[in-house]
Amino acid sequence: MSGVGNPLNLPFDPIERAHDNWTARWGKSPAMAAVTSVMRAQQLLLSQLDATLKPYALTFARYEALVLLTFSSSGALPLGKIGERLMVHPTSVTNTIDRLERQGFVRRRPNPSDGRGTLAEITDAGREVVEKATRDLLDMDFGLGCYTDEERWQIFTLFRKLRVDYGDFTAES
Amino acid sequence: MSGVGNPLNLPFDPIERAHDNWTARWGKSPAMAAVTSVMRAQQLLLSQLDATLKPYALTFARYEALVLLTFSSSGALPLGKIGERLMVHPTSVTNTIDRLERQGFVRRRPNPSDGRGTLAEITDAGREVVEKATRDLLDMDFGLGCYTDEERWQIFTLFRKLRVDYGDFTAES
DNA sequence: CACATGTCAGCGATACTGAAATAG
DNA sequence: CCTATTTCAGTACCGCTGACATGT
Repeated sequence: MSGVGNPLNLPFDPIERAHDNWTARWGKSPAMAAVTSVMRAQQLLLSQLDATLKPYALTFARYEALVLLTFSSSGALPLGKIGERLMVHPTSVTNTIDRLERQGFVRRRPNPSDGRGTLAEITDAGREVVEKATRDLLDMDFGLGCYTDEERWQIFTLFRKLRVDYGDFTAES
Repeated sequence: MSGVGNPLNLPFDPIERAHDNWTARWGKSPAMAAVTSVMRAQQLLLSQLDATLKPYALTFARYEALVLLTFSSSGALPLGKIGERLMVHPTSVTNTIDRLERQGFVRRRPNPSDGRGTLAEITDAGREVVEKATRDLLDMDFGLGCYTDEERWQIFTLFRKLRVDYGDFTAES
């Protein structure tokens, strides 16, 4: 009980309270309030997403990998490419694919065009589970049911700026 | 290399690309784009915050616990209270305080007003490290240097709505 | 008695470092 | 030779479950 996944129902906003104390000590810091909000929002969302995916024995990270594979015309991608697109560490990709392979949702194949490389290829079972899981995620609005579409775009746009600032990609368009 | 903490410098936005593919398959989903953005933003921010705190052998989670203790007039709080305020699981609090105690930043004391309970009390060393770490965090704007104060409040306000929706606290004011 | 507080063992997951094998 | 791809061993950290001791 009383963890990330459960409602706290405090009679006050703990982050606002923290920021009030903070202000009295070090001065107003919108950045501190904002960053704490992001941390909490991510916890709540991830916990909700993982709960939705639990019946399929998937985590959101593994789900994202499967989705990425369905986007590829051949249903297969080199592990390195997967890590790049999902922005995760190479060793984490190995781990993710290990689990998906054990679950029968992907299989490894040597990369025909690069002897060093390995392809992860989605299986029929993988395609099935993606379809079902996606339906469930869409049904719960990816945990963002309290927002309008406009607010959702606002979130995306706001953080696009951050991701550019951190060098995720070079803004051009 | 090529993990969360390092710039990717892709020639395109991987999240936007994913959303384009997504749209072609399941239809437009601002929620999907937004939630992915939140996940990535949190990763980038946490990685930057932890890097800033590394010289003090602190993580952001442990730093938050120390700050909370400095907010208390006696410099001490029951572990349960800490968990409530920081919104973390009781066993995680035990773990966090364990580490801080081993580092000499807090010490445990029996709660005089409740024989079952334990207080975590910040030490002088703990107070020192909080001051230094806070200065460093303020210097780097908690990783949100690319935003104006107005945008930072916008982030806070936007996610306040989410936290209310998930039952973190009852909105009244 | 039921309930609350905190600890402990253990598991699953992520992110990383450093080293190695293999191939371009 | 140098570099790229992937794997492996090991570490740190987080979040949880279930069980337990202790005290209200």
